[in-house]
Amino acid sequence: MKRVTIYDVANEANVSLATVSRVINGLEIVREDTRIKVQEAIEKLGYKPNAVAQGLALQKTTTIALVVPEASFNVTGQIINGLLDVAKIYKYSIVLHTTTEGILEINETIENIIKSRVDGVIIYNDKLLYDELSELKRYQYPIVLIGNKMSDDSIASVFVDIEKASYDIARAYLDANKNNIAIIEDRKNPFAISQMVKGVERAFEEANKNSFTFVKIPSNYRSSYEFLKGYFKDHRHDLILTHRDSQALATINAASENNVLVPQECEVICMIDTKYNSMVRPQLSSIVIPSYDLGAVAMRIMTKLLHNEALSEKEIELSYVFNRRQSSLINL
Amino acid sequence: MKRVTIYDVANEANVSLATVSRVINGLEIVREDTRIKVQEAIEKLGYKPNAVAQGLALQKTTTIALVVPEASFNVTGQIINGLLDVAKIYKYSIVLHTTTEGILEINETIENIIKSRVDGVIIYNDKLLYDELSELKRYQYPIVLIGNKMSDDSIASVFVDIEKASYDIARAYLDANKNNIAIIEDRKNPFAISQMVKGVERAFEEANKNSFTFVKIPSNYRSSYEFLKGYFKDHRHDLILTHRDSQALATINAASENNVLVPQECEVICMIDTKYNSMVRPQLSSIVIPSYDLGAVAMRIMTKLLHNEALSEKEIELSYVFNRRQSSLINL
DNA sequence: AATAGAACCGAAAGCGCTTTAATTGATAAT
DNA sequence: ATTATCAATTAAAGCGCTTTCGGTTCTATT
Repeated sequence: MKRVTIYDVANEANVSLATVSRVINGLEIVREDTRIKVQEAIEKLGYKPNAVAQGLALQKTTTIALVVPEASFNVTGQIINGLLDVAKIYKYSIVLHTTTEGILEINETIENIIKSRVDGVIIYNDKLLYDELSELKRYQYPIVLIGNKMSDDSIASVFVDIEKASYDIARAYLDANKNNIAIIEDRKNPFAISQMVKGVERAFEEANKNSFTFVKIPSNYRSSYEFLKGYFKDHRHDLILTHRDSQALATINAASENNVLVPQECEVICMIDTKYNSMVRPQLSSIVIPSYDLGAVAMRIMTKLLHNEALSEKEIELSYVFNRRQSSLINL
Repeated sequence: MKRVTIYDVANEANVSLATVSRVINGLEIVREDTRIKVQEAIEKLGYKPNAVAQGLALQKTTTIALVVPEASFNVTGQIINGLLDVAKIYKYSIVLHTTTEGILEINETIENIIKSRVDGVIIYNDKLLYDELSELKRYQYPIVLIGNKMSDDSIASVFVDIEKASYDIARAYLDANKNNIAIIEDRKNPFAISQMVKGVERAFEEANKNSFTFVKIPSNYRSSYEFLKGYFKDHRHDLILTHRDSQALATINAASENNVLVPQECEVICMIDTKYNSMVRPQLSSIVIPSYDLGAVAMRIMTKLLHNEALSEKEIELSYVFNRRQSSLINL
């Protein structure tokens, strides 16, 4: 099937390409009757503008690149949903990139992004990637960060203040004199974990108490579950804080294996809320981070950046809610 | 920062653009010393080819469109991961589209896909979308379907035979004289559910038994949980089959609320395996569908389609495994 | 009826690349 | 030394669109 071009439409309607271009873009003045003539030609031929050619002529692609760690996590999915929904409104396309750890692969990703001449890039990644960012910044790409704010506030970002969330929780528990708090720690989410630690630390300092516990676990469910089964044989805590829901589940299951009752003997709270949190028993208490909104707001900011709308602030903090369910006892 | 074009490189290296083009594409003959000269110029200027211009000149974009229902499901995430991994190998980009129910929105999606001049489209969607497909086919897009095969085998597809899986399960239970089987049914996954029903039906026919039960539930967790709590007050089944893990969890939780023991008094099996299946208690028995592979294979097929490699068969069936965990008793 | 000004439209250049056909330069054959 | 041959390179056209700059046609005014 021969692709129909703007040229064919112009022929069919007996006008020049310039005119056809004007009616498809709809901005400039075209007389009503010629507009109709052109519309009809478009309809008749089934003409659809070639976005690639438009991209070349306009020097923009109405496409933005989204970089995420892995698509399989619930949060990532929600972020993508939010992002896509507002992208749709503003008629942007999203090309998806995943980054694994290797610096080589990251470079390749960046390279591809640059080649593809997207209009901007949105990054959701728990690791600090300052170097890669600077490469992107050299090319003056509009960038929006999801989840972690940069110390360098030249980059727009949307995030939730995990530090504060952890502080609030720790504070509440210390106030109730439940001082034996542990943080589950893996190496996969260094930024998030470091924020959690900071928050808890601050609470301990203010309460003039010291020493909470770090529990380093392997980075997948199965082995961390096994590890924790052993751990609980000779350790007890009032509260265990985890980052991900899977870690909380490993904790709860391991505890139960050791006849440690959750929440009566040990409370568990995680920092991520997925739909599974209320499907499991005991239902998981957690900080509810508005993942969908993170994505949606990030994309909205991107459109502002691209259309030169004013940004009231570069760093947007979304608020969280603490959702106490069955795995913990204290309300905030 | 002024974007550096192939022209700048040509100037810098004192050759024509044609030569530069040849060295970046690496196929045609260029004398060693001029190749090096050009490479150096590229390096020095930091030149990165403009994929948009290439796309226009070559009439292909090395981009393929992926259409999914929603990104937030675990399966979808896995599919995306598989797809991206092989896309990376073959240097394709993926632009992501979600389709909600509305036909209008679907049309808009198709429209956007066509405008964007992607090289092909991969669709994962439980609803039959024959009409939209035919529109896509008019434009001769290479299409790969994930999950559901078309009666019309002109379209390539990768799928798992859910009908057979359900048949196998029903068969095993009928053989054990556990005849009281129910299928949980929602309206969100018509295709998958219809396959399940067919399989169970076939098993009943062969066993010369009749009547299994349909339990129609609302389409979200919360209300189906509430509904099932009521349902269990005056209904009992030997086996309950659900499509999604969330439905199985709703079933188990509702049963437990009514003091129905799973699996002793009622067994539960679902057709989708997510990492949560082994994190919850009782651990969920399920058909393990290789979601990651579905995505990976689909993308691989797409590359074959695009490079005119021979396809041994248009419809590729991946095999599943039954993973008995704690929510059911019979092995297959 | 003549004309200024506005409204509308077309020609052509340009976006950054690929690729074919033509040209150059070098080498081998006569 | 001259020509035929071949490898390496270039010039230029084309991919499908946007947009500036002029030109043409209307409309309104006197």
